[in-house]
Amino acid sequence: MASLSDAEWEVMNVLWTAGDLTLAEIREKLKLMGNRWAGNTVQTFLARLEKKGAVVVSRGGLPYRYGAAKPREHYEREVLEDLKKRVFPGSGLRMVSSFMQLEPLSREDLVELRRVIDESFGEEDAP
Amino acid sequence: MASLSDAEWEVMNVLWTAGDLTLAEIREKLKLMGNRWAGNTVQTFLARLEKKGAVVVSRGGLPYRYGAAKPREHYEREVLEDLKKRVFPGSGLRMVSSFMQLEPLSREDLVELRRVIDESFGEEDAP
DNA sequence: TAGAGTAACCTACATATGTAGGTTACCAGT
DNA sequence: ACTGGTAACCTACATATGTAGGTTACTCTA
Repeated sequence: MASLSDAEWEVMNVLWTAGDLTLAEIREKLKLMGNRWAGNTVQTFLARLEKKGAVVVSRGGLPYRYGAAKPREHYEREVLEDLKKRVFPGSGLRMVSSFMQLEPLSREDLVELRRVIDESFGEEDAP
Repeated sequence: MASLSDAEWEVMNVLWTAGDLTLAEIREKLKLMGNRWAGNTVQTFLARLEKKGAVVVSRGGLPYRYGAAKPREHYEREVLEDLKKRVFPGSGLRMVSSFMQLEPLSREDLVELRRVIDESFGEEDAP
C-alpha cells in the first residue's frame, strides 16, 4: 500500500533532489527532465503521495510547499525487497549477477563493488 | 504492456519450473507454494498471460496445457531494466550495492560474485 | 446413458494508476 | 476595487490488476 508507482517515482525523484518546492518549481524540474504532463497531473500525484505518506505539504502560506516525507533509501529498500521476493526468490546472488550481465559496470564501479564485497566478508564474522 | 504483475509472476514461476501443465496441476503447485486463490482466479491470470504473449496454450485435446512462451530471463531482464531506469537512474553500482546492503549474501555467494566481477573485468577490454 | 467433476469461457467488481478537465480561491498588478 | 494568473481542490475516465462468481461443455464412471 505504501509503494510508489512509476509516475510517483518521477515526482519523488524531483523532491529528493531538491528540498521543499512549490508546484511551479516541481513542474519546471519535471519539464527539464523531459516530462510532458499537464499541470493538474502533477497535482494529482502530489495528492496521492501525501495520502500515502510519501510527501509532506507545508500549508503555512500560499503557495504550499511539497517535500519528501521519507528518504529515498526507504523506498529503494522496499522495491528491492519486493523484487527479490517475487522475481528472484531465494537467490540474492542470481539477482545481483543477472543485473551485472544486463548492464556491465564500469571499471571504477567494479573496483568499488569488489571493495563492498570485501567489506561484506568482514562483517559476516562480526559478533 | 508486456510486463508481468505480481500475481502473474507467481503463475509464471510455476510454469517456468515445470513444463507444460494443466490447470489442475498449476493449481496444485500453487497450493504447495502457499497460494490461496480460488480456482477461477488462476484461469483469469492464464487468460491474461496468454493475451500478453507470456503463456502458450496447447489446445489439442482437453484439458488444455499451459506453458511459458518466453524464458524467465526475458522477464527478469525487463524488470531489472525498468528498475534501473526508474529507481536507480544513472547508477548501476548504487543498485547493486544497495541490494547487497539490504540482503547480505552468504560467503559462497560472495565468492561466486567476485568470480563474476573478475569475469566482467575480462570482458570489458574485449574487442 | 445420466450424473459428477472439472475445465473453458464470459462477466463482474473494487482498487490502483495514468492522465487530465472544471471550479474556486487567493495574490499581485493596474 | 477588478482582473488575470496560478494553485488548490474536486471530479472523471480509461486501463490494469486482484479476485472471483456463473454458465456451458466435455469426460469419466456407475
